[in-house]
Amino acid sequence: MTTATDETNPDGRGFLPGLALDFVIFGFHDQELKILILEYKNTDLFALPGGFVREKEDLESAARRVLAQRTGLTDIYLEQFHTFGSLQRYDPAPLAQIMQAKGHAVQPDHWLLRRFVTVGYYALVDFTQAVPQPDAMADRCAWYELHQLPSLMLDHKSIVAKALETLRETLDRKLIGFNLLEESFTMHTLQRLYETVLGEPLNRSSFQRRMLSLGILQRLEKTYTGKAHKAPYLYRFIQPE
Amino acid sequence: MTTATDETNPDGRGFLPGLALDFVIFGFHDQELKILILEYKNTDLFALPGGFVREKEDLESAARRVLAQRTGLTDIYLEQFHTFGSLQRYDPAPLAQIMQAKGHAVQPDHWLLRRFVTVGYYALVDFTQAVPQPDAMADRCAWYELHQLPSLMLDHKSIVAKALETLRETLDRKLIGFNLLEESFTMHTLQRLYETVLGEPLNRSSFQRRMLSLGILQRLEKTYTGKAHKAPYLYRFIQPE
DNA sequence: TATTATTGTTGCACTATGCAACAATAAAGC
DNA sequence: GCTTTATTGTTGCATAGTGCAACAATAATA
Repeated sequence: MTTATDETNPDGRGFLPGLALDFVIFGFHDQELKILILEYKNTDLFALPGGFVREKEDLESAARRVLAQRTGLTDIYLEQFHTFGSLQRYDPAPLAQIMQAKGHAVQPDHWLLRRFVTVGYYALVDFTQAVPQPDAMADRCAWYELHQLPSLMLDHKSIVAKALETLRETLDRKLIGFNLLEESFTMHTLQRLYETVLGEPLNRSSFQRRMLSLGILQRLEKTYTGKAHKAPYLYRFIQPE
Repeated sequence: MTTATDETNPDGRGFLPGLALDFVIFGFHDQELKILILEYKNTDLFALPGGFVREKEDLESAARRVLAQRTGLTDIYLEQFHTFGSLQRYDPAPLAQIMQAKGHAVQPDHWLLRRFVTVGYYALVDFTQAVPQPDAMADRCAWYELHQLPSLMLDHKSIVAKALETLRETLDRKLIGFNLLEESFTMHTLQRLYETVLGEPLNRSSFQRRMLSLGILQRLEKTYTGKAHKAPYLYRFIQPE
C-alpha cells in the first residue's frame, strides 16, 4: 500500500489522490503456489505490495512501473481483476502504526491515512527470476505459500481471494503455466500447478492427454531424477509466434 | 459521465476526487441487444451514463445508487468489469463543450474537466421495466442497438467493447438470461439472446437440449403467435431459492 | 536378477454436442 | 374439409472430450 516517495512527499503530491494499486504476485515453487507479501518492522503487519498512480501516467503504466520495482522484472504477465472501494477498507489505524514504528510523527491528516480506492492486479512470475524488493516503509518482502499466509492488513485477504478466483476462471483461456514455470518442466509439475490453482486433484491420464492435444507443448529430452522409476520427459511451451 | 449535483457544486465537493463510474446497461428487445446512451443537447455528443462516489459511500453502493437514478430500477444485476485509467481518456474538450452548450461559463479548473479514472460496471435489466432518466446535463437517455451505436465520447466505445467481452465470458457461469428477459419467453427468444451476446449462431436442437438439461427452466402453456406453424411453449426461469 | 515406484499410453464407458431427420401442429390457401 | 407451409419439439447418429482402470516401459535399488 505504500511507496518509496512517502517521506519526501507528505501530501502525496504528484499522485492521483485517493487511488492506490495493490498486487497479488503469484509464483510457483516446490509444487506450491505462492504470493509476495510485505512485512513491516516492529508492527507484525503484513500487506500486499502496492503503489500509486502519477498524475501524468496511465493506470496500466503505473501498474507495470510498481511491479518492476517489486520484482525486478519487466515484461511480466499482469492483469487487472477488480477495484476495491468499500468504506470498511478505510481504516487509518494500520498505516498510522507503520508510520509510528518507522519513527515518524503521525499527522492525522497525512495523505496516507485518507480513504483509498484500490485497483487490484495480479501478476504471474517465474519464481526463479523474481527478486523481491521491499519498499521504503517495509523491511521484508517474501514469498508465502498461499494457504499459509499471515494475517493481512485491511481487506487484503479478500483481495487475494478475489485474485485467486479470477485466476481459476481464466486458467484455461489464458496460457497461465507459461508465465509461472521455468523454461522446461515435467508433466507432473504442470499438473501440480493446475491442481494448486484450481484447488482440486486432476486425473493424470486425462490431464496429459488434454495438454498434449493442445499442441502447445514440445517434448524435450528425458530428465533423470535419480529416483527408482521411469524418467519423465521435459516439456516446454511452444511460443505462439 | 455527469451527475445532477453539478450546478450547485462547482468543486465536486462531497465526491471522491478523480474517480468516476460508467455504466453499460444492457437490455434485450426485438431480438436485439441494446444499451442505454445519454445524449447532450446542441452538441451531438453521446456518452455512457455515469456518476461519482460520495466520500462516505461504498463503491458498490454508489454504483447501485447511480444505476437506480438512471433506470428507475433497484435490485438489478450489476457487475464491475474493469477500471479505465489511460491518460488518453483525459480530454476535457467534450465536457467543456457540454457545459458550454448548457449555457455555463467554462472555468478551465472546473472539477469535471480534470482527469478521471473510471470504474466500469455492466448491468442487465428487463427492457420492459427500465425507465431511462436523463441526468441534469443530458437531455435524452435512450436505448441503442449494440451494433448501431452513435459515436461515443472519450473512450466509451472501448468501455462498451470490454463490457461485451466480459458478458460473453460469463454468459455460461452466471444466469444472464434471467436478468435480461421478461417473466416468460420462448426457447427461440432465449436462443436469440445467447446468439446476440456471443455474436455467433447456435445449433437449435443442441441449444434446446442443453437448456432443458440444466433444470432451470419451467415449461408453461403454449403461446399462439398467429403464425402458420406449431405454437411454441413458454418457459420461465425457476428461482434458485 | 527381481523389486519398486513412476511415467507414458491405451481401452472402455459415459457425457456433451453438431447435424440431420422426423413427427407434431397452427394457420393460410384452395 | 383437405392440403400446404413454416416452425417447433424430439430423436438417432457420429464425433469429441473426460474419468477410470489397466498395462507396458523403465530407472534406480535390493
